[in-house]
Amino acid sequence: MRKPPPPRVGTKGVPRADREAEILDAACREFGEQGYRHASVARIAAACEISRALVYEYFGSRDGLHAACARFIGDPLVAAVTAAQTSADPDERARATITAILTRLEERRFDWQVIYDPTVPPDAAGHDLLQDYRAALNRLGAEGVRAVSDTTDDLDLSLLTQLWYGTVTSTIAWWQRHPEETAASLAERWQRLLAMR
Amino acid sequence: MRKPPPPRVGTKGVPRADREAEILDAACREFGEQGYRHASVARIAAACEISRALVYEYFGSRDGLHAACARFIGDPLVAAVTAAQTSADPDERARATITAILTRLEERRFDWQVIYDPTVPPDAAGHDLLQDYRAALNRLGAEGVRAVSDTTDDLDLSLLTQLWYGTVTSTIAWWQRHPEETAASLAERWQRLLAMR
DNA sequence: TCCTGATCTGACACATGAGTAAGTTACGTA
DNA sequence: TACGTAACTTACTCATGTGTCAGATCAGGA
Repeated sequence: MRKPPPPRVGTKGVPRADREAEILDAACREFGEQGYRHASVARIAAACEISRALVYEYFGSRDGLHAACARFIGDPLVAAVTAAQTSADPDERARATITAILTRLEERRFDWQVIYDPTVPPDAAGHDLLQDYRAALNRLGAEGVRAVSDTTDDLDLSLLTQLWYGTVTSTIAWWQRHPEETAASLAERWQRLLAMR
Repeated sequence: MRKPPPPRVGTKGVPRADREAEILDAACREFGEQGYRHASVARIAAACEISRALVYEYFGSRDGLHAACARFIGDPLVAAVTAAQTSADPDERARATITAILTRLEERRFDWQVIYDPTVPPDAAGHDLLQDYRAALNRLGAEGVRAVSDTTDDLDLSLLTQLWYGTVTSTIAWWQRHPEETAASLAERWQRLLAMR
């Protein structure tokens, strides 16, 4: 029956940088789980046990917060995938790419959905950003697809590229329902299943 | 500069059955395009050029309308896919399955997203319905997967099944951006690309 | 002609969520 | 110890969306 302590009004002594990181983390989860449209600043603030007003103070708007999340997730992800493109062998390169993605997302499995969020409206600040990240990832994926397939038809290639990313998205969705699987074990499983065919 | 005619108050002489079908059609598109959470009864009503109140009169609530859409889409789709499972040859059966799905969705490409809408909350009336449809489609897909693959590991099979439906979902997403493609030509393209590997 | 039921609407009440304004508390520092 | 500033909250305004209600209009039958 103990009542929760009444919310104090003054500062809690948390430096801005720390608080911003905390908010960003909660926001990535919220935007990933709910999508841009249904993400709520109120829930993000509640997760950090602060008021909504502080979120606006630090990030300006819901949209600004979303753009910050996009950058926070997109920059290192694109860097990691780019860094994985070392081998000349297409199969080995595909393996390295999927391993890089999975490793990057190991502790943040909802991040992928922030990048591939279909509910971001075109006038959102983060929209163009996300499009750039997707384009970068797409370019890398398309190169891999071109190396493996023997078609030259543009429509074929665009469909294959879409299928490649659909496969990655499906895998991550499956992963979210199988939390016991690690990035390493999943990459291994993937390799085995794809080789089977 | 002609002003639109002022909205009349009385009946427009449209029988209930016809109006219900019209609303259902608009609602399927809205739920498919926007997802359960962001779908708006106001937009559905506007598409039919009627007031929101009539939608509530006929379908009770947004949730009831959604459940009706789920049934309207799910029943014939599951029936069509089930009917396609005739051949004993796994490759031929996969071809028949994808053709059945694409043909069914030819004029209603947004229907698939209604079935695989991730934004339906568990307490929605249509949630369990959709889960049943997905389970039925999944069971059919899983049989095909089992026939093709040579693993017996349960996790492997569940991942492969997820990948199968991820592939279908990706294909339909691609299709929405390539309206000139017909069900037949897309099925043929699919077959060719999958055989290539 | 009058009445009954089907079709349909405008105007509400109410909830949720974005964004803002004004003020409170505590910390560091001179 | 006094003060400026960073951290933080409450209490609003405003917009959007759901759901309800009383009543308007029309078609068809007694």
